[in-house]
Formats: sequence, structure tokens, C-alpha cells
Amino acid sequence: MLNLKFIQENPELVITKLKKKYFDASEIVSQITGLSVRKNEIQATADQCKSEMNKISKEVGLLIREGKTEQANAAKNRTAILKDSIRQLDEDFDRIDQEIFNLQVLIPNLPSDLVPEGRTPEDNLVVKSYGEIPVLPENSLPHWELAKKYDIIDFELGVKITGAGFPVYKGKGARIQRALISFFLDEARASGYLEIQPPLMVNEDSGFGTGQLPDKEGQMYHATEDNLYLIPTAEVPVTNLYRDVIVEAKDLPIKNTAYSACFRREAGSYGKDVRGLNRLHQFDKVEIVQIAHPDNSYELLDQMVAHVEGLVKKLELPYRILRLCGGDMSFTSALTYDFEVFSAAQEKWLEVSSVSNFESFQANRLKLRYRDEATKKPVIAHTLNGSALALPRILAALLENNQTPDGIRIPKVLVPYCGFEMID
RNA sequence: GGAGAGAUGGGUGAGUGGCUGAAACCACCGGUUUGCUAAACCGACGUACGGGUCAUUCUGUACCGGGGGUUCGAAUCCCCCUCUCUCCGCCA
Repeated sequence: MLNLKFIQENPELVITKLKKKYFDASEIVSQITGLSVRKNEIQATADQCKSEMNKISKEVGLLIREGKTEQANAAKNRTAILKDSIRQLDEDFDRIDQEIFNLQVLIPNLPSDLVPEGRTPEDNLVVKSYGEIPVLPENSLPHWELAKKYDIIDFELGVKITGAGFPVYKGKGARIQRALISFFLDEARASGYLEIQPPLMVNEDSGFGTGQLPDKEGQMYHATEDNLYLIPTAEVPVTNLYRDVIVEAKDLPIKNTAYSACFRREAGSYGKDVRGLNRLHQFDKVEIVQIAHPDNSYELLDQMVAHVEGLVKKLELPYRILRLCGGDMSFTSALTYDFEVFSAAQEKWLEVSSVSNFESFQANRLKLRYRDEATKKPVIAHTLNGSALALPRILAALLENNQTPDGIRIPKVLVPYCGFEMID
């Protein structure tokens, strides 16, 4: 959510910048600025009335104490009209305030100047490509076949006990999952992140704070009995740790990491890109989250990208880093880098991480602020997060790329975590 | 699931109708004193929105879990909701 004052003061800037996201904000912005003027007028009048009211009330108190009942009653009579207008003004104020808010949440975050022009994923800018595309033997298999062959992931069993998109990991499949999680967490800790183990369910306020609610309500599993939501990513609980918090500037950046299972309804996803591990309703992910000072949030974004890059590199996977174009960016992001690894049997790039700077967009909703050291005033902080990393597609690529006639080779870095060198 | 208690500023916690945006203590911050640390003393110390100002400053309003009501006036009284804690039951 963009800051209201910012919209009021920079309406043209908002409109211009959002063209890059192919969002026409002109109508909304002009409505907002119009309503804001009206809102301020109402507040000025209402405040005046209330001030008058408070004055009279004090007077009445004094008069009663002095025993001047008649004068007190006279004063009381003066409040009737005031009371009516205050009620009316407050109603108008609340209505307009709500209208503004409803419009405000429709405006996407402004893209950073670094965001490339473009409308579709084809327009994303490849900022780096690394690693050899493996050439697989003749009879190589996609990961869902490999999973069956070595009996490490059972999709049908998942369907039986839960439904599609809830795979059952078995034996070395389960162990490699656990290995990846530990590896990712250890790497994050080495990069200075504090490990958090968050709840997997959150309340409505948290869903709102990170922007899943109300817009993406249908994406989350909802336990209606208790009105709790299964988290679609650890970003939700970990960022909400700082909802309604004012941190000290000297404590920035705050760096947290968390492993969590992630639950996504993925309503409306069908077809071949959902085969195997490509798209699941439940999957595992290690997330990194930073709360930053606006002055250096982009520097930190680069550090996060470097961290993720270190992970895929250590896993010996060919990868590329994309800077998303305006049309392909999320609603909330100011700048996003996607990581894709090449899945050799499927012969396609799979997105395994998305690292974003949200600037103050999330923090404004969360009321996450830091206290400026010079002015001592609270200022909206910046938030950033990224996957480091999501497991399923990493596993898919590992299985496919490392298949040999003798089995599937485990990357060196994972061997100590797995306790085995081959899946065979 | 049953019964009870409670929700006040960063924390503890006082406050049952006006002089309370809120005592006191602790923490934090600034200062004085002092070999250092510590202690003592003094001072400052919420947020949001609005108005005026180049700005420091000044000023109005709202906020004591959320919503509604009573009243000239509500942290305080009434109603509804949410959440937390304690005991019992169940249980990894």
C-alpha cells in the first residue's frame, strides 16, 4: 500500500511510474486526491466542533462544582447542535476515509527505476546466466519418472491421503528434503540471518499485513472454524513479527530466516506445468527476510541475490538470474530478481527463487517503522524477502540433471547432510 | 469442552465520571558529579491525522484490546465481540 501523503504530494509521479507496470492509475489517483482534500476539510471542521465541545464540557464541570446549576444547564443546552454536527462530520469522515483506503489498496507498488520495460515474461532481463546445460543420456527421464523408479516420491499415495499436489516423500527422498532444509538454513545463518521457526497458521491481521488479504484470499487455505490461514510462505509470519513495531535505526538491517512448509491452493492451475514437483499445494521452503533502512535497501537486495546465487552454485545447478520487467512483476514489488534453474529432462527453466525489495509498500501496511536517528521521528521502513530456496523444483532439477545409469548423484555439498552419495 | 479472572504508554502497574494523554517504578535517551565501571541527582521520554511555519518551535483532534451505547463530559458506567491468563478435563 502506498502512503497516502506520498500519493497526495506526488500524483503525477505515481501515475507515470505505474505505466511501466501497465497500470493506469490516473483515475484512482485523482479520486484519492479529491477525497483527501474533502477529508481534510471535514477533519478541520470536526476538530473545531470537538474543541468547542470540550471547552463547554469543562465549563459545565466547573459551574456544577461551584453550584451554579442554572448556568450549567444553559451551557449543556448549547451542546445539542454541536453534538449533531460532530456526529454527522464523523460519519462523513469515516466514510471518506474508508473510500480512500479502498482505492489506496488498489494501487500497485511503484517499480524501481531499475525495472526493465516490458509486458510479458519474455521481456524479463537476463542479468546473468551460469553453468553448463547438461546433456543427458538417450533414455533419460523426467523427475516424476525418476521419483517412481527409485521410489523416493509417491504422488499417488499423496492423492489417496490428501489430494493432488501433496506428494509423499519416502526414504532417500525424505532424507534429501531434510538435507536441503538444513543446508539452506545453515547457509542463511552463515550469512547473518537469525533462524526463526514460525507458526504455520496466521490470523487475519497477519494476512492483511503482508498483503495476502483481502486481494489473494483464494490463494490461501482457510480454516474457517478458527478463522486461521495456512501460510503460503514463511514471509507472512516472519514479516508480521514486526507488524506495529517501531525499531531503532541502529538495529537495521534485521535479517531473519525461516524454514516452513508452504500451502497454496493454486486455484486455476492445470496442465503440463503442474506435473510432478513443478507446482504443489504443499511444499517446503527456506525464506530470508530483511527489514531495512531505506537508504541501503537496494544494497541489501543485491546481497540477498548474491546469497541465493551462492546456494544454486553450490548445488551445481545451471541457473540464470532475471530482473523482472514491469509487466511481469508482482503487485507489491518494487524490484524483483527471479532465479531459474535448468531442468534438463523437462528441458525448461524452473523458477526456484524470487527476491524482492518491497520498499515501504508492505511496511506501510504493517505499520513497521524505524526511529530516525536525527529527527527521532518514526519512518516507514523497507522490507525485502526472497526464497533461499524453495525445495520442489530444486529437487526436480537435481534429480533430472544428475541422473546416471548408476543412479542419481548427490551434489558434494549435500552429501554430509544426506548421508549418502547416490540415489539408487 | 467446563469454570473463573483480565486486557492501560517500551515493560511492570496505579487509576470507578471532569483538575488523567494518563501516577509511580523500571528501561531507553540527554546532562551533572565521579580514576573506569557502577551508583546518585537533574531533565526529556507515545502514536496518528489536521492547522500554522523555510525550519526549530507552536497548535487542534483522536486513541487506555475492538465496536456500539449512556452523559454536557467516559480509561472509568452499560451492551456486544475478540484475545490472553488461571484452574479442571483431554492430550503430543
